[in-house]
Amino acid sequence: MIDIKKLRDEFDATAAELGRRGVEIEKLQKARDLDAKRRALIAETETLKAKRNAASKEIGKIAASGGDIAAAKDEMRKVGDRIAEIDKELAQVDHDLRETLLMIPNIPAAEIPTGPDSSTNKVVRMVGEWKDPDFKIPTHIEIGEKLGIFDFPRGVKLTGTGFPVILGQGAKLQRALIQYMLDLHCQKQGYTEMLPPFVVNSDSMTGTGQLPKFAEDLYHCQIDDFWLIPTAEVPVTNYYRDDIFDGVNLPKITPESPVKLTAYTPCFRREAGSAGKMTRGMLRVHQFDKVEMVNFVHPSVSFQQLETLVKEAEEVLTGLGLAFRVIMLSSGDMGFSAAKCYDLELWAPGEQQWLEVSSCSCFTDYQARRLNCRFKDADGKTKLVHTLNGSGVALPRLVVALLEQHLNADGSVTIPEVLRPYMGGKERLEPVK
RNA sequence: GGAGAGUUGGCGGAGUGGUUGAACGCGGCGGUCUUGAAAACCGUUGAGGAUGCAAGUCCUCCGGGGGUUCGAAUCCCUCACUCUCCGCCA
Repeated sequence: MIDIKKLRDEFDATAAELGRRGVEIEKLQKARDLDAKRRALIAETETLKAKRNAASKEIGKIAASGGDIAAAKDEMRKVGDRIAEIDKELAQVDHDLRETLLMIPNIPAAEIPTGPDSSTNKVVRMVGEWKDPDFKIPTHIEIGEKLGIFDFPRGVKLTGTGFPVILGQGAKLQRALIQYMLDLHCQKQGYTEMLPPFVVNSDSMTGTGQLPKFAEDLYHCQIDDFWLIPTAEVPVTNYYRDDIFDGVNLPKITPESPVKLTAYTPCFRREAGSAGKMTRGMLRVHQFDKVEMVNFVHPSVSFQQLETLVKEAEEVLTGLGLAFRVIMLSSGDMGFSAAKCYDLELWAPGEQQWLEVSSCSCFTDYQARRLNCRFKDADGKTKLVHTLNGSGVALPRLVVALLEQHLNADGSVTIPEVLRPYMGGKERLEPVK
């Protein structure tokens, strides 16, 4: 949620900034009007409550001394009825205001390009050089078939389309990648590892904004009202929902010391409405593995920390010797909660396309407001933290690009050196047929 | 799954329907003492909101929601969660 005070005090400037994301001004005016109405109702009901509190005390005293309290009770009953009326109206206004605010996206950072969709994204840098070899590179599906590491038909038998089975040295590669990434984040980048639940309740899904808007993209366990997580962001970020980083019971947050968590989890996505899009092989699946990084930071350093976060994700890819590019998303392509977002895209020479394997976002206080996640600042005041998250990174597309970029002429795939310790020293994935 | 007990401030733990935002203890913060520290002593110590330039004033919050009442942490209903015992199970 954005800060209602922005609409109250700096309406025109805020409307202009949100206009870059296509937010209609009517919606903002509605929020502003509801806020004004809300405050008027609060003033009215609180005045009456103060009156009632004082009168009730008086009645208590009179009753104790045996006086007559019937008339005073009658009058206060009327006041009570009036309070109930106003409170009912207030609850409705509160609800409407919240609904309206939830439909307003985060204010975009000044430096991001304005545009309607991905066509206006900006390539920030290219990392690693890709040279086509002197043999033709097939798609990951063919490479995987020769290596014997994917079984799509049996995944369909077990569950349905979009639930591939990964086998043998492919499964081991997957596990090695997870270990490599977690070790990199924890040993070199200052992260704490977490192994959270893969299933969460509705409060958690609401906290990070998957609910109520995107329910149809999620898998739901109806009996328990639990949800399968679409990303580790959900349990890891909600871990500190309704909490205050006070430096006593929870870590202290200063400009120099963020709280950084990383987690491996499977991710479950129904991908409703995406039928037919990029569904070949491993490119878009309903269950996949991912390592996620989440930062809780001091507001003064959040955008700076985003740059660090992107570098941390990049380090995963450079360590594997892969060529990729870094994209800054335009105002129209960013996620709802983000103020600024970078994507990392690996080049897949077999598919002849760029594959998004990481999305690193700065949410400023937008997500924290909804999560009610705060910290005690140096001045002793309790303030909202800023949150960031980034994939570090998503597995299936990483495997695709790795297979295609590291393919040799004989059909084998070279295992990057950093992974070999996790694979018993093995140097290549070898064809089995 | 069956039976019972419970849910109060960072933690432990009181609480009679009416100066209880909540005794007391611990912890935290500030101070006195000390060369320094500990101990001891003194003080202080929740969150959200409305209003105001500010100081302040006021409102709400004792698991969530609803009810009774002039007045609810305290009474009633309901939901959720936790614990203990039994059963089942990796």
